[in-house]
Amino acid sequence: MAANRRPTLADVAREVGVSAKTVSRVLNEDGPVSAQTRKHVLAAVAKLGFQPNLMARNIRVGGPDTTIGLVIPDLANPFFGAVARAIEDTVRERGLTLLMGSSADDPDRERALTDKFLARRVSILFVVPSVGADHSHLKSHRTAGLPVIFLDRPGAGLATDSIVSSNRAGAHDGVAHLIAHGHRRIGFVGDLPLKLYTRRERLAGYRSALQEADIPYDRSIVINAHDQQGAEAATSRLLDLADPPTALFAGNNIVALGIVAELARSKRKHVAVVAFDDVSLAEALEPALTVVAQDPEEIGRTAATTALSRLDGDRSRARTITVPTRLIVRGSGEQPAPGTRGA
Amino acid sequence: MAANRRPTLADVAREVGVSAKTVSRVLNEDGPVSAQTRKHVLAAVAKLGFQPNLMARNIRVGGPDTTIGLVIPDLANPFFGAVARAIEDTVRERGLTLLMGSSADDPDRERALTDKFLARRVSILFVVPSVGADHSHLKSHRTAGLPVIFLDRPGAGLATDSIVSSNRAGAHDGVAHLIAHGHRRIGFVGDLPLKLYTRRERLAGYRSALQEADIPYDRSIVINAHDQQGAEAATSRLLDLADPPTALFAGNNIVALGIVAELARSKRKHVAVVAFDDVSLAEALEPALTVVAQDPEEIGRTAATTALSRLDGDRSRARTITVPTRLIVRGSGEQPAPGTRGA
DNA sequence: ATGAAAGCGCTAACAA
DNA sequence: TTGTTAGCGCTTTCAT
Repeated sequence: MAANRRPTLADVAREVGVSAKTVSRVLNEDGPVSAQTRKHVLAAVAKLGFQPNLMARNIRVGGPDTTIGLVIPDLANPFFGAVARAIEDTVRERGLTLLMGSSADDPDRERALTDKFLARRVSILFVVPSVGADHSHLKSHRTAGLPVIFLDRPGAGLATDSIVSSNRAGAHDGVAHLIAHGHRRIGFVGDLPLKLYTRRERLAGYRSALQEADIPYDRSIVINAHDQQGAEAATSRLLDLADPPTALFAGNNIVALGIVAELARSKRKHVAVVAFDDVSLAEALEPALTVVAQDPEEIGRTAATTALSRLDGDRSRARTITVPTRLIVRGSGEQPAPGTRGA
Repeated sequence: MAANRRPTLADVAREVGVSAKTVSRVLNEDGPVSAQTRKHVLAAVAKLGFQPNLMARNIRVGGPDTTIGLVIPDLANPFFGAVARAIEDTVRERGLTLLMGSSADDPDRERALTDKFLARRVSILFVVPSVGADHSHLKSHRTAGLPVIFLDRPGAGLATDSIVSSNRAGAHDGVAHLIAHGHRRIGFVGDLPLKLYTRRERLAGYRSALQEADIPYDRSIVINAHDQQGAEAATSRLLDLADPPTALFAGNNIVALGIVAELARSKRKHVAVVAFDDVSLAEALEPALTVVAQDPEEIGRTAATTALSRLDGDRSRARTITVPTRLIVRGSGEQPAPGTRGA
């Protein structure tokens, strides 16, 4: 029951009566080893329950560790979960293991995580950059060959690869869809903070769609929320305005949940809605929720393949890869605007 | 631009003109250091951009690394995402970092992940055990002091702490709710594989509720699905039976999505539904979805605190902690059974 | 208050 | 085919 020291290479070597290096050779299929000793070594490994210390190995071999670091805002957000899964699936065949952490969109927490990951000599660093975070401290690592990839948003202070959704075009298309169905008073419920890249881009898309239709931009129906509860409250406030919007555009998946929940509770199903980012059960709602779907799998996959090609020596210029969004029309965008024939 | 060697403790020492040990002392707030040298060392650290190699440190210090290993079936499943976040939040203050991987419920992948984590000398191992996986290989690690915690399901071949939901009682309550509203023909759509612990427990709860109401168990309306599409198809098949169920019990969150989607598509809103595990937008559906909610945050938190107390020397017997579920009545369970006054 | 030497577990580079 | 030596970057131990 004692907390016995775990067996080392030397223990195995002693057990078999060979040198440590021979055991090492067997385990790593390094140099030549006779079938005999090989068998004995493996037997001893099994007997002692030896497991090589990967950290010790790594220290000696030098170079990056076979881990990748992944910093996302929230492990429980399905969008980032899907991105993470796609990354893992892509790097797994290279034997890389995921080191993960949630930043909660806090620059300090993000920095603490990246520092830890760097101290562990990760092979790749994937970061969803928090608003206000500066990444210039990663510059030396990048020039030293560490692939650094920004996900979902570009990072500040460092020129490196970024994988983002087509936020502006996607939002534009979603809002244009509402306009096409007769809406001229379209509320925008965005996420927070205001400086968040995705929020700004999506708001820009919203504005450009309005502009194309000669609809003036009205700040009083642009509102923000940080979580589902906030979005519910925001929705309620918007609809209680003297001149309420007849349609709403949701700036992200969490906001969409809030809007839909609030409309359902207050029985205001007549309000048209389009959401940025798909949510589960969207098609089961009444009306079914029309969304500008992101492609988290593609984002993760692209991020991973980009990083791996960097790891393989690709020194070309930093790229920003935009992963297309897709308007999925399900009905909620077609709730007729008052005084319209429903289109 | 060259891939320069990263600075080491020795580099910093040389820069300052002190010994490596002195630098080490400063960085770890170990022995006494004069304010002078301390300042110089920190300056040099900043100047060189030195970051201590955590692996080298760990190798020398011995003992477990400041990482925890977490094996879950699917990073993108919001239930496991929520569990993971709660674990991370709890262990973060101890300075522990998350090493994560998806097993896809495949015993081989699970084993590969745990082996990797063990080779990295994780401080704690959290595993959602796959069906068919044997965990006796973890025995020696556990007796050597490594906390091993099973999540969501008990593991096989190893007596250690498990944190599970009150699956049986929860399912019983959900089904009893349907029975209370007049249903006697209640379909069970469970997940796969059939041997999955949660499926068996929830099915047992279903059966006990039926039994209490003297409703015979009818295998023909117990059906299984692995993913949302499968659940949709299964639902369709159930409802196309000559004597279809008037109510459905969903065995997990994914199955619930399938059932709800299929009922919405086929316009069979009259079918009553209760789902095990909450899903987002449940309250926005029509009717709103009644669920037996799990508490993933509490599961994660409990798992983490249990593990930490083990780490702190708690050698008491292995416990199985059951986290209560909660029936959240929202309406879908009250769709009247035909020939009933709606209760 | 600081340093020198040894060593953590492993492998690179050489020898035999 | 196998072993020996040295050393990865750090900390421990013991000196000074």
